[in-house]
Amino acid sequence: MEPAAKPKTRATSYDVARLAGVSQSAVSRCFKPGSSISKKMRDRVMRAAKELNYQPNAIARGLITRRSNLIAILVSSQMNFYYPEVLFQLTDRFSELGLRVLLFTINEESDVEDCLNQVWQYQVDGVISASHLSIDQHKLLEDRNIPIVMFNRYFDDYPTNSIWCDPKIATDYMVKHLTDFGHTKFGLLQGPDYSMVNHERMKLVREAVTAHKGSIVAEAKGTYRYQSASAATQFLMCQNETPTAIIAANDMMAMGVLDELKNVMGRSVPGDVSVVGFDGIGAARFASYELTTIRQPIGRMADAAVAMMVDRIKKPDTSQEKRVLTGAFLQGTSTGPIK
Amino acid sequence: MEPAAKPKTRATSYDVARLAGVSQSAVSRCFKPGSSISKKMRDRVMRAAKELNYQPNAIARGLITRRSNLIAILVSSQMNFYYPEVLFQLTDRFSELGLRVLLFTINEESDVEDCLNQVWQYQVDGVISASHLSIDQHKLLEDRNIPIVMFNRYFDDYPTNSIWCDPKIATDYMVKHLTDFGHTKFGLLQGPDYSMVNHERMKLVREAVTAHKGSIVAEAKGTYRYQSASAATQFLMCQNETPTAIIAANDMMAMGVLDELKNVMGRSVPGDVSVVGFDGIGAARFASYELTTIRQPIGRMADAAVAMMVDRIKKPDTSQEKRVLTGAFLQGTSTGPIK
DNA sequence: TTCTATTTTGCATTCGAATGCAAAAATGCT
DNA sequence: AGCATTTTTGCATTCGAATGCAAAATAGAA
Repeated sequence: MEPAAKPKTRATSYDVARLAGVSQSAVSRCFKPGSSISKKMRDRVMRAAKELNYQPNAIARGLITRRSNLIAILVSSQMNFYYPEVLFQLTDRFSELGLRVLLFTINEESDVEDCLNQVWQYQVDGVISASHLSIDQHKLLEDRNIPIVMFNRYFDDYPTNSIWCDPKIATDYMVKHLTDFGHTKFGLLQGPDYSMVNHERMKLVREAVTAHKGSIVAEAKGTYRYQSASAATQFLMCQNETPTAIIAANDMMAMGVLDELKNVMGRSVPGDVSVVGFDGIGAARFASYELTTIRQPIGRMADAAVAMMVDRIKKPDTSQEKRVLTGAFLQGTSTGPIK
Repeated sequence: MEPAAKPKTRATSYDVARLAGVSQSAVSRCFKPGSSISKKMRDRVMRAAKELNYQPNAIARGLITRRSNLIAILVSSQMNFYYPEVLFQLTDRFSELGLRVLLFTINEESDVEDCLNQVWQYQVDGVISASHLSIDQHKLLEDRNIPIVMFNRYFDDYPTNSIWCDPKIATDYMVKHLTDFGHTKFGLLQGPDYSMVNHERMKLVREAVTAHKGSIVAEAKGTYRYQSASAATQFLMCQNETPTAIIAANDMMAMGVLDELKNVMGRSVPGDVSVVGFDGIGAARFASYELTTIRQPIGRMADAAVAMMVDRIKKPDTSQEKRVLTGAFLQGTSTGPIK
């Protein structure tokens, strides 16, 4: 049997209703779980729907229900190899719950405003931000009653829903791991200034270094990117006192440090210098690196973020909450005894 | 002056119209570029709009215009470190054109159907698929008149809009580069079977190897992932004839091969074995790898995909087109003369 | 069977913006 | 000023599904 000619216009609930000989309301109810519908009616409607290839129009539904089932995810587009993992995890989980992800990439600060407008225009049910927001921008969303969950960032002086990974204990442990190996002279490779994750990590590192009687003999600043580590490493290694261990604010830069040391400067790692990072990205496990690092439990963080989001959507007036997971020390071969 | 109390409900065009003392149509026209509106009216409306924090409701607009301005991007969630780059590029470019990206991650074949239904429900204006689709699934979208652009894949026996990178010339060049170094015994590390990119690459490699009088002495199969390269490398290196050059179907696996050779098997690269890949991902440029590879011009591919998409949206009846860009040979330090 | 209680169904309206058409206002021309 | 022409504006309707309410159908009880 020949398929029907391609319908020029997509079927609506009215078309289905007409074909099934029922009212449009009935069709609507068939597609809304939990509605009161007799089995007979459901079968009849479903048959007609199938025949017409009918699927409810999410746009129209969104208009009347005031729920778009859209979640905006804001990510900074400078990929650290870390966000993609997060992004896919979040998307998977939202999908399972029937929520769709509207993706926004933030290149520069100026994009944020546009982005927030789009978020508003599309009536998204919630925003997950894995990108930096100012307090004002955050407040704007709040004013608009859009639930927002910050991923891996929060404000010190302003309440937010956030998922955060606390590397405190692991950081202390990591530094101890280094001092136990005899390291006392540390070099720090900081991330960018805007990053609170960076500041937090560096703060903890400083505290731990002090606590374990080490000292920081050199500091450099990077961008979180691999490329930025090259010059930074050169700089760190040409100070009066040469560090025997370099702590980078993230794995990507730690990989850069390691490469610069081994492949450019001809030092051995960990023979001459130990290197550590933060994040626990996949690439850090590659055999060329095997970084000692502090791993963020990304999967659990994504779970928590999604759960928190769903909560806020259901009960918008729930008060702000910060969920803190713990980073785990992960030993690789980039650290070892001082020579 | 105190800000007005938080409005419990978001402002609509009617609210703005009332405040400005004009009709709702006027407000609507103010927000639609190219509409006939006097300057005086525009100013008045805009002032009121600003006061009420009004932004047009994209959902309502989508309903009446039948254009959601949404583009669905389908990506396979097994990240090769390659898709994230593509994804962000596409998203950036669509953003600039006022199109929003609805992200779908495909984990298994069974997800595709759900995904296509969601695509249909959300009335997306177009689909970019960087994930595998069956011909039937492809046809389904066509039947529904949703323009679709395949990214890095197409069907041999079925017309599609697609962006494709042809590595033919570069592959030939790469193999010549290797035979010039004296390599004649090649090992192949294939990607997964479902990947047509893999088949194409392998086919070209075989042709080039034959053309340049080399021979393939060993073949193994991988998953495109770093981890899969380890066992495959062991396998390749323990055949009767040992290859002196290994060609992997993508960079990720090539990196795995290189690591296995250098760090596990204690071989030197390129001293003992040369290694090459395909893709030209960022990580392949890291100093620990510096892979010789064939780079896909991702930026230009993204541009092309976006342009093609926009075209099809404007003129849905344009016939199918396959745009083919050329891959470029990129020499690294993972290849060298045979010892 | 008859009457009440419950479940199903349909009617009519709603969400918020866009747009064809006609009325009103502004502009140009003599 | 008076008339024709062009530009602005407003009215009324539309997109497609959801839902409160009342009517209809069914189930349950006596």
